[in-house]
Amino acid sequence: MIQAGFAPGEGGRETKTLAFSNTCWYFRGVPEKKSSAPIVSTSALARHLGLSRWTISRVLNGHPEVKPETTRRVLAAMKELGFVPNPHGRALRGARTGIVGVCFQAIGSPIVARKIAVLQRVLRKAGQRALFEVTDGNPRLELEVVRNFVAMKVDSLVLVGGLTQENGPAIEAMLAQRSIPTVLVDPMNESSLPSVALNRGNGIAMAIRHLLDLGHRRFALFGIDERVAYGRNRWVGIREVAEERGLAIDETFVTLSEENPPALDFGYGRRLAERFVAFPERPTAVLALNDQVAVGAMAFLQERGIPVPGEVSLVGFDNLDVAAHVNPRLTTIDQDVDLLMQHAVDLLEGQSDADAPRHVLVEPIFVPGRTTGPAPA
Amino acid sequence: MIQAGFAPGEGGRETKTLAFSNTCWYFRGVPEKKSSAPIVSTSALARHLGLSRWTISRVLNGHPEVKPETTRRVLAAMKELGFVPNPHGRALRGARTGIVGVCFQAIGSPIVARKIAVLQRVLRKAGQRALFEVTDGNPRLELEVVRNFVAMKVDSLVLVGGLTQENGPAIEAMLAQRSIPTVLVDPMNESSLPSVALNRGNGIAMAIRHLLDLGHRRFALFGIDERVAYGRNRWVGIREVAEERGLAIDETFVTLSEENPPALDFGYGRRLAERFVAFPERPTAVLALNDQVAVGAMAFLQERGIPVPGEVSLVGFDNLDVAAHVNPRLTTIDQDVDLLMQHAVDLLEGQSDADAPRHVLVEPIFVPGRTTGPAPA
DNA sequence: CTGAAAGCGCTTACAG
DNA sequence: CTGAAAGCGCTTACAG
Repeated sequence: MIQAGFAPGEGGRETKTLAFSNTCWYFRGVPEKKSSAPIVSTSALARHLGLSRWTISRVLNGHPEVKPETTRRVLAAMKELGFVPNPHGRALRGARTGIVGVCFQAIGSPIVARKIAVLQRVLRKAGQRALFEVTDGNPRLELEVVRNFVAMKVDSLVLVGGLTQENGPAIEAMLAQRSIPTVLVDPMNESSLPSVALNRGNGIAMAIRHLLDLGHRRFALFGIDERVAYGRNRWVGIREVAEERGLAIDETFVTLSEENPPALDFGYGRRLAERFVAFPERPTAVLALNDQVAVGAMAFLQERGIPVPGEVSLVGFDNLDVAAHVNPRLTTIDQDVDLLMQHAVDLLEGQSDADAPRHVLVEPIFVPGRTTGPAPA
Repeated sequence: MIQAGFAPGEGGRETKTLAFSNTCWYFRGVPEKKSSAPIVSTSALARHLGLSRWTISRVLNGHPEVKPETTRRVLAAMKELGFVPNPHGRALRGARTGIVGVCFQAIGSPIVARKIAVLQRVLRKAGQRALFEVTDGNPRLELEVVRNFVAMKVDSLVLVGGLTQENGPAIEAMLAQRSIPTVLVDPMNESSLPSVALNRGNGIAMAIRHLLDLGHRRFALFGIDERVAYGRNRWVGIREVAEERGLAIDETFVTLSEENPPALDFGYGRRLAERFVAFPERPTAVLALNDQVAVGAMAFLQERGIPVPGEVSLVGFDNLDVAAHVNPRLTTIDQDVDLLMQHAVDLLEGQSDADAPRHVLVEPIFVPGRTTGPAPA
């Protein structure tokens, strides 16, 4: 049974040829299949299997009309040969790229490292890959990064720390126009884009209630400043507790912070603690911006012979690994990064539903340690 | 002056049209330029500027034959409109993608976070973007990740932690066949691929010499085990010092480690310290696999009332932030991640030179702290 | 169920 | 210096 047909020839060009059966093709001038060259295109794979490249594409895209046996053969060959279709070809033709653009305002702190690790894992589970960028809060760079993501046809965008005030509206408009699903994680500025954030206000409120119950009446806030990112939202919680318990803000809370600290790290905690110990009427409890500030402060207090929690109770934030391994173990507030990032990805996926929630608040978890105790008499 | 010409029409199709000048084109049936639609292709930009899309492409690729004035106009328009050429189109046509595939064996430890941050910065300086993946040491996943990178036509590959033994030869062959520049950072297994690694042997040798000079004669190794990644290479240094100073390995060094520790973290250090304090004839100095193990161990020793460095001297590895902020400040060894990653990127770029070095060893930096002191009498 | 056209946005090599 | 063809690898919509 000899039948005329078409089959992709060398170099991806279709060439007329003769076929002697449905599964075996012979090519003009090509005596044997050259199986040595790696298979890098659907055409080559089709040639290898004696199919047309369109059939390969159908299998790739899960079209229902392919014969089950053909689908099986194609998938088996892909697996055996390790063939991965060229994503640029797919993207150009409108297919999803499978890439999520992830943009961090800053990187380097351990909690950000945890966010990266968790997000990477959650995205892979969702069959996506993450392209990470960092802007260091530079608006020019931020705009460039987002434009690159857009040009790259990312499936969606995760903006950790949100957008800078300068670019916010422009970038929102750009993303809306191209309908790229976007989610802000812990945004520092207001935005109409979907967002997921930690309820830091509730976190610090839990800590303050815990300390009030232990008899503390005056609190020092280390680095928790309304001018600082993630300080503002904590003040919401502080005001709430104050109202709830009838506390006068000015008499109850003392803020210690620097205008532009080089980093929100151990050293910052030490420096604030140094100012703190010089206070004439020292508060009996310290709430720190994060665990590093708390641990740095504790190291300084201990060096000065001020017992924690004997004289000063101390609460961190983030529940870093280090919190459980300083002495005494730090009382802190867990970010629940897993839940945060899972919500972020869920928001991306649900972004087509009109009734899907657009702003999610994740509740932090209070982690009692041994740095908080009864207020000294 | 009326002249006939061609200009790209709507939808990227060329259509014949009449032009009334060199800079202003009028389109059949399109009374005015529609400047509202965003410019997403070289064709659209060309139309916007009254040029042909090939001229745009030439400017993009820095071809010398474009009139300087034209180049200026195109670049100005690109900047003004925020136009970024579609990287998929470029990649498909063989241009570099500007993407470097970065693959980590594991993620989550602070030192890896530092590597990510530094690599990201170094790559951006080199005009590249990093696509991060994590394999968790799973060979199947590793193969998939590398195949995806290859399919994606990454410009080069950075494999942090190297390749698993299972995939090594196969992946090396695949990368060689497609000539994708690749560098291994701190590889755990031997490989012929270019690599850059920290000279951990020298690091621990420096620490041992420092302790020998302080009078210590017996050393406990916490987690530094030849079976563990980054344990093997340290033993090279240990043997070197032993030879140099005429020490008997068996009498001088005691290894404490677990078969499969869940993590190389503070908790691991605590557990090893617990075994250590039960030793009948305890060594006077401890060398830990990393700073977390050291800090965890120190916390345990201090809880048990064993003074550091009074009774036990302690040396970490990595010089994490935490090392400088525990009490007393930890003696440790800095990884010099900046230099490591700079060398990695240099290796990628120099990979065409036949006489460029293929394996670079970065020297660690000894950071004396206050956890090492004279051996107790 | 399968074949083949059209075309995504781009670059290179060839004309003029 | 600039125009236009060819084609990278793919997918969709249209034929058969």
